[in-house]
Amino acid sequence: MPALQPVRGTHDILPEEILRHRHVEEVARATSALYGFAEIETPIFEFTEVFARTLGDTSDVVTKEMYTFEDRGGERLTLRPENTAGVARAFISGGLSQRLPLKLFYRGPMFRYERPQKGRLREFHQVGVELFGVADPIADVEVIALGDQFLETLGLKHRVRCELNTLGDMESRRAYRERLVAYLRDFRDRLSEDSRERLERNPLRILDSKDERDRAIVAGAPAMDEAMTDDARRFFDALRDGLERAGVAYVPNPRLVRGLDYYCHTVFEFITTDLGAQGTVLAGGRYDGLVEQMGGPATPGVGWAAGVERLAMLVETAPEPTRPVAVIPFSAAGAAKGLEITQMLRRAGIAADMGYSGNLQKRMKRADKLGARATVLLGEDELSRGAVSVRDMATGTQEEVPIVGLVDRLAAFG
RNA sequence: GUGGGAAUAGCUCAGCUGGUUAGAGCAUCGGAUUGUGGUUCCGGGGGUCGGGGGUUCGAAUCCCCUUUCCCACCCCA
Repeated sequence: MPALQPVRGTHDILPEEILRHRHVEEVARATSALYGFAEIETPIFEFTEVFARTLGDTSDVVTKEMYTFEDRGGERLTLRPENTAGVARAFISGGLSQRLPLKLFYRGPMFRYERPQKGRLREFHQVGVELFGVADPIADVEVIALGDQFLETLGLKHRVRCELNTLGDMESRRAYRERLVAYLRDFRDRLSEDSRERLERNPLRILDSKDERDRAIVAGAPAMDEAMTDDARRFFDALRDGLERAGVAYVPNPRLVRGLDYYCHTVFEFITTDLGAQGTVLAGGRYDGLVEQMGGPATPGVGWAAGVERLAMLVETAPEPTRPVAVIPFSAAGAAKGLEITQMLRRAGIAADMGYSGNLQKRMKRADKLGARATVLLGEDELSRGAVSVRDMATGTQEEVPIVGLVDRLAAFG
C-alpha cells in the first residue's frame, strides 16, 4: 500500500476548492438563519446503537456502510453516516424538548463505507436542518421552502427539480406494504434478483427500481394513494397547498421512496441531471417516530440534508480569494521599513503581503500573481521624503503618498 | 458487494502493430529587464510511464496480481 496516498474515498480539499465548499456552507447557514434555525454541532462519532436502532435494520447504511470500531475502553462506536440520529440524540440528552418548537442547522463531515464514484465519497460533508415539535404540515412546508431558497441562492434553481411524495402515516404505510407485497408475490419469478431480495426486506424500494422488468410489473401495482388513511391524505393535501402558497415548485413522484426506516408522511428530493447517477443533491422528510423510538418524549420532526461536495460541483460562481496589497521594498534598508509598513496595514485591517526575496521585477510579478489590487513601492527617493509610491495594479497609474496617509489612501481601494 | 473502463511531468494529454537518451502545451524556475507586473523572446529543472511480478535479446506498450480513480448496478448527499 503506497503510503503517501489518501485513504480510499477521502480527499484533501485544497485552498481554491475550499472556497467553494465554504460558500455552500455559508449560504446554507445564512438561509437557515432567515428561517429561524440555530446552529448546532454534534460529535462525529456516537455509540453504534444511536444509528443502528434508528436507521433501521434493513437499510444499507446500517447493514454495510457504517464505519464501526471499538475504542480502548471497549465501547462500540460509529462514525456518523448521517446526522439526524445524532441531532435527535442531542435533543434528548440536552433536554431540548423543553424548548419546542426547535429549529436546528448543522454542517460537518459524514462517513459511509461505499464504493467511491464522482460525487460519492467515504468521507463527505453535509449541511442540514431539523425541525422538532411541530406535527402540522406547515413545518414540512417551511423546511422544504428553506431548501428551495438555499438552492436558489446558490444559483442552482434552473438545475434542480424538487420531487415530492408521501409515505402516509404508520397505519397507511403498513396497509400499503401488505397490498404491495400481495401483488408482487404473483410476479416473484419475473422480478430482478435485487427486487426478489427487496421483497423480503424492503418491498417499497421495488417501486423505484431501475430494472426494465421491475418497472413493467410495478406499473400495474396498487398505488400508495389507495391505502392512505383520511388523516394521511389530509396531511399531504395541506402540504401541497402550503408549498404552492410558499412559492415552491415541485413535481409529485408517487414512486419516490427513501431508504431510512424513520421516514413517514413527507419525503422529498431535490435532483439534478448534471451529476450522473448521483443526482440527489438535497433530500429529507418527516420522522415523527424517531425521537420516541430513541427513548425520548414523543416528538414529531422533519428535516433534510444536502451534500456539500455535490453542490460545490454544480455551483458556478465561486467567491474570489481576498486580494491583498503588496509591499515591495527596493533595497535591504527598505525591507526593514517594509516590515513596519506591512504590519501597519494589517493592524489597520488591510490585507497585506510582502515579497520575501528577489529583485524588483520579480516581486512585481509575484504581486501580480497574488492578485494584488495595489502595490506599495518603497523607493529610496520616496522614503527620504517620508513617502512611498502607490501603484494601482489594474490601471498602472502610480502616485506618491506620505506614509502617514497611507492607510487612508489604501482604504479607498476597497 | 457486482460488472466494465482508465492510470505517462504539478495540470491536460501524445507516444502507431514491443525497438536507441519518453514528448507537447500549460504551470514552475532563471535570463533579456539590478526604480516597476500583465505581452513577447531565450533557456533550465522536473518522470522508478501508479506499485509488484512475468514473457522477451529488448516492455510505457503484451500477460498476471495489486492500489487508486472513473462509469453503471446496489444504495445514497
